[in-house]
Formats: sequence, structure tokens, C-alpha cells
Amino acid sequence: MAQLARRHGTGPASLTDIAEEEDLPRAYLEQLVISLRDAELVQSTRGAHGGYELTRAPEEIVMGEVLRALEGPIAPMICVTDDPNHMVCERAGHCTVNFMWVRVRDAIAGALDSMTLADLVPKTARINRAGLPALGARAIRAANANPLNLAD
Amino acid sequence: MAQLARRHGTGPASLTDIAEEEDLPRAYLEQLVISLRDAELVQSTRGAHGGYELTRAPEEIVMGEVLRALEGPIAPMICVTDDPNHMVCERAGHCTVNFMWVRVRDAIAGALDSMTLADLVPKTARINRAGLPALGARAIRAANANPLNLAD
DNA sequence: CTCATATCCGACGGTTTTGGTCGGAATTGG
DNA sequence: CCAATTCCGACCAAAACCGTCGGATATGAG
Repeated sequence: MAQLARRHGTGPASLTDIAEEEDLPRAYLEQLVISLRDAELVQSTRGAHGGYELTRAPEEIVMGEVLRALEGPIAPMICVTDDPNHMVCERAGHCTVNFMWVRVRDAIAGALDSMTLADLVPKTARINRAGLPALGARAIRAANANPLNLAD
Repeated sequence: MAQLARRHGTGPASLTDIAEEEDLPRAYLEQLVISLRDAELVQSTRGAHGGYELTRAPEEIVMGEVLRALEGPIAPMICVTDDPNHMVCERAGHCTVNFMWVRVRDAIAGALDSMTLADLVPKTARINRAGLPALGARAIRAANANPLNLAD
């Protein structure tokens, strides 16, 4: 998704390209991208010169969406639910820790939903229509180290 | 730990007792409690009438400590680190997502460290020195459903 | 039309993690 | 001594994770 964000606005990108750039097996990316497509986060174009592209601008894609598309509902434990009378596991009623997991889940979701794809991919690393990155590799690395310009 | 919190102040509790009450295999509890002991969260007494007890009051045991003792450092991904030049994985330098995982990790840690064992075990469910719970099972269940009295 | 380039899709496989089990040695109160 | 209990290391099975593989289908370019 980060690679697709970099290339956003330059037409479909093939998995072969991305696989090479990220040094990941293409077959694996294929598998992932299917979930992303089903979640309507990316759009596919088949045939020669086809590929994938984001359906929305990186600024409008929340990381929570991406993670949920790839890994299913966010849950630190299988049985985490808001329903105090949950029937998911047989400990219902005397489960003292469900409450804790709910708070953890909400914390994770909050963090994920407070970041967008754009936060992970600094503008300086994006590819413009001419196909060139705005800055060199060193500057991109530096920007990646602290994407949000946080003081920490 | 919740069971030990309930019993806090009543002397050592044997794993056999806790296993029965929580309906978990004793052998499994043994394994867990060793980590807790190494982390100095519980104290053991060997021999007959021995068992385990908390080393501190439930109010002073933060859930983050418990989880870290049982599951190691909190990390949604193996390679999550604050060091932007992390050498953990071979993607160092061009890893665009480490930053995200750091924020997720901090969110989880924050949530866990904002709760204590006492928050999970309502006073009404605790066992007094005479060995009797303060309230009946129904009231305990109700209290468990919303331990912190949050409005939600 | 044909061919190279792509996506699409379902089945399969190995390694690690998770969530346990088992058997027995050491310790201690009664 | 004996029963209760912790202590400890080895073992194990199922699931999750991280992929692989082979082939069908679509499509633009020459």
C-alpha cells in the first residue's frame, strides 16, 4: 500500500514492479492485494499494462482500514466483545479480563485510525507524473525516520 | 492473577485451588506462574500448605507488568523499535511501517499501564480473611461487567 | 490474430507460535 | 514418614503465519 501511495496518480502499477522494489515474492503480494481489492481500497486493471492503484488519495485511507482489510477485525483476543453477556467463549459471566481486552482493542484501533497512508509515505518520497521521485534516496530515508515530524 | 488478587491478604493459595476455580489445567498454571515469580509479581511458598500470593496490593500491580511478564515485551511486530536505524530486520532504512507499529505499541502499552489488577477484580468479589466473598455470585457478575464504573 | 503482460484464484506446504501436557525431583508442614 | 505443594525441563498438537505453485482469464500492442 505504501508503494501504491508513492505511485498514486501515475496509473496502475504492476505487482511485478512492486515485488521487485520491495523485495517480496510477487505471488505473496497477489494474495494480499485480493483482500485489499475486496475492501475497495485498490482498483485493478487486467491485461497488459494493467496493475493496481488506490481508489482514494493516500490522505483519505486510514491505516485501520488497511489493517482490517488484511487481517480482519482488530482484536487482541478472539473473544473480545462489547457485549458483557458475550457468548463467544464458555467463560461468559465470570470472565474478568474481557473488559481489559476491550480497552486494549480500542487503543489499537484509535492509534490505527489516527494515521493515514499519507502519514507513512512522505510527500518527498512520492513519484510525480514524470516518474521521478522528488528527492534522492538519502532524503527519503531521513523523512521515513520521522514521518509525522513529531518532536518525540 | 485475578484469582490471586481476590485472595490477596489471605495467605498463599495453591495452584490446585485456582485451577479448580478457573477450570484450567494445573500444569498450565504452573508454567505461567513461573514467569510471574521471576518478574517478582508473585511470591511462592513451597511444601505443604504452600502456594502463591501477590507481592504487592492489586492496586499497585499494573496490567502492563503482568502482560510483559507473561508474554515478553509488548510488541505488535517483532521489529518494532524506537531506533530509526534499527538493525533488527533487513528492511532497515526503507521500512515505512515501523513508525506505525511504534505508535500502536505505545497505544497498547498506554492502555495496559492505565489499568491495575484491582480494576479487574472488584472489591465486592474479593475474599475476606474469614474466607467468604463480600457478595453473592450475581452481584459479582454484575460488577465484572463494568469494573471501572464507566459510563461508556 | 497472436503474444507478452497482467490479474485472478484455489490448493498446497513448511516453519513458528501458541497453548498446552507429562513425569518426576525438591521442599516442607503435620 | 507422608501428603501437599512448588519446581523444572522435555515434549506435543493444532493453528497461524508466510508464503509457493500451477494454471485460467483478460487485454493492449505489434
